[in-house]
Amino acid sequence: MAPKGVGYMPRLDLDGNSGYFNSLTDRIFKQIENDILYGKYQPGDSLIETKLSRELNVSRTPIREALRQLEREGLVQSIPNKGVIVKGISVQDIEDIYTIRMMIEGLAARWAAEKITEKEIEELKEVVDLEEFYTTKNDPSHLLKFDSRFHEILFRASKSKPLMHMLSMFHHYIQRARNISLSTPERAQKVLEEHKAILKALMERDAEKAEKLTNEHIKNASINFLKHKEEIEKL
Amino acid sequence: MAPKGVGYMPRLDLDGNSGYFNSLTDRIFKQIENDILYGKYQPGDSLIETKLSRELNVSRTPIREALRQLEREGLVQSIPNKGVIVKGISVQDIEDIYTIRMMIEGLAARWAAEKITEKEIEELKEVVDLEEFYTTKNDPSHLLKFDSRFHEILFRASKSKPLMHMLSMFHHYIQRARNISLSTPERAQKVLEEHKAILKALMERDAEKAEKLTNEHIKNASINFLKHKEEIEKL
DNA sequence: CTTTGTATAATTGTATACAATTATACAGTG
DNA sequence: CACTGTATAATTGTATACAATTATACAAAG
Repeated sequence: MAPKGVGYMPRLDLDGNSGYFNSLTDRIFKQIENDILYGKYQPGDSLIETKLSRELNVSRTPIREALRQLEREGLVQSIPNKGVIVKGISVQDIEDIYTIRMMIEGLAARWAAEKITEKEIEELKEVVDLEEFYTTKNDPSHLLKFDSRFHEILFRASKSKPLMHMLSMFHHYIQRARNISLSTPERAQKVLEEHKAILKALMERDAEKAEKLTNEHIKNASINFLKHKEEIEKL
Repeated sequence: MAPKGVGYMPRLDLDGNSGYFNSLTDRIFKQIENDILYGKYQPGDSLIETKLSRELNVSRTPIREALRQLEREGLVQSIPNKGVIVKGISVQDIEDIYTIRMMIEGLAARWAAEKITEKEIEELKEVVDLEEFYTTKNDPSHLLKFDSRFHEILFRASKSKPLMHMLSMFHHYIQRARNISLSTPERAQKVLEEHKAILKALMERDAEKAEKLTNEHIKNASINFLKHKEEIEKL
């Protein structure tokens, strides 16, 4: 089932670089977002268009468009005629997001169990296989990617645009914290088992069980986060 | 308490036009968003930059920036090199949003009860007074505005950026449905009473009660929405 | 009649120019 | 020394120019 051999390079979507960079604006957006999420730009920093323009070797137009998008996401704040300052995601924000997810993500699993397609189940199976592979290989960065993908597919399977939109955003925002969690082999192993159980419930179309298992999954993730909170606070 | 007299024009924030149009991009964004929310642009329509540019008498730059923002909100979808098409908010989306709000908005009220400031309580009092005024005057469009403001203040009082962000967005998206609800005098009256009760709980810093009352408030709103669902589907 | 190729038009993507606004430095004044 | 006014620079806001891509119309071929 799981890919074998050391040199094997699994491919689901070109190297996991999902969302090939379509336009410059898109690439710039992801770049700056990442730099905010991983602390290159700290809260309070001001982002100057011409400077970013020089650094990233593009004109101001795509920079501005990216900044407007980041503003909508709440990652930066734009003050008219003055500039944009970084807001970022605080540790408190992450804690809040876990609390919200505990109340909502089970609903996504419930709806997914009712509406998931065969194709989506196949996608999930493949992702879980890859998670197994990278768990044994102890590779947190790939794990993070496929953990993201697992939840993305789940959200998509719920067939609810608002739910999907909101949960994707939240999940994406807390990736720094998730990265740290998945770096602990025990937690990584636990995540894998929980995903397997959720997948099983989805395959059986057992909405009740899928909801319950997912709620527990998020609860465990939340507990794990609280354990590592100080560690994250240092960044 | 409540403003008296027929000609009285209450002012909390210049005519309720909250968020004076800062930049062109901002104005254009709100304009197009509104036109999508109220059905001028229907799902599937394609938005052409030059056309919008002519219609709104601005250059393409602010149009593009606004469209990129709308894309982030999920209200439009942009296909690289082809253009943007309207997605909009479907009746199913609205129903989902009510379901999500039923699970989350109580949390906002709970946190608000714990963290609300005196200033915010004063703001809420004033808003409730105005709601009372416009309820007796039977003025749905003003009611919608102050209903929005009531919830916005509540979200803000929770002191949670993610919660606030998400609930504001949702609340904003379903305004067409809320507008119809508030046009029914009985529902308008009920909303007023529920807001008063929530405000009272907040003033008493009774988190438990605030949460419970808010959950009931959303539940009632949801029930009311489902009653008017067909009516909204026609638009 | 359908299909395919190609020129033309329409549209989006990116860069740049200019205007408006805000920040900074510094001299003069009390 | 603090404060204020003003010139200059830095930065953002908007419009436009040009390039790249995609859609459309229409003729030629099968």
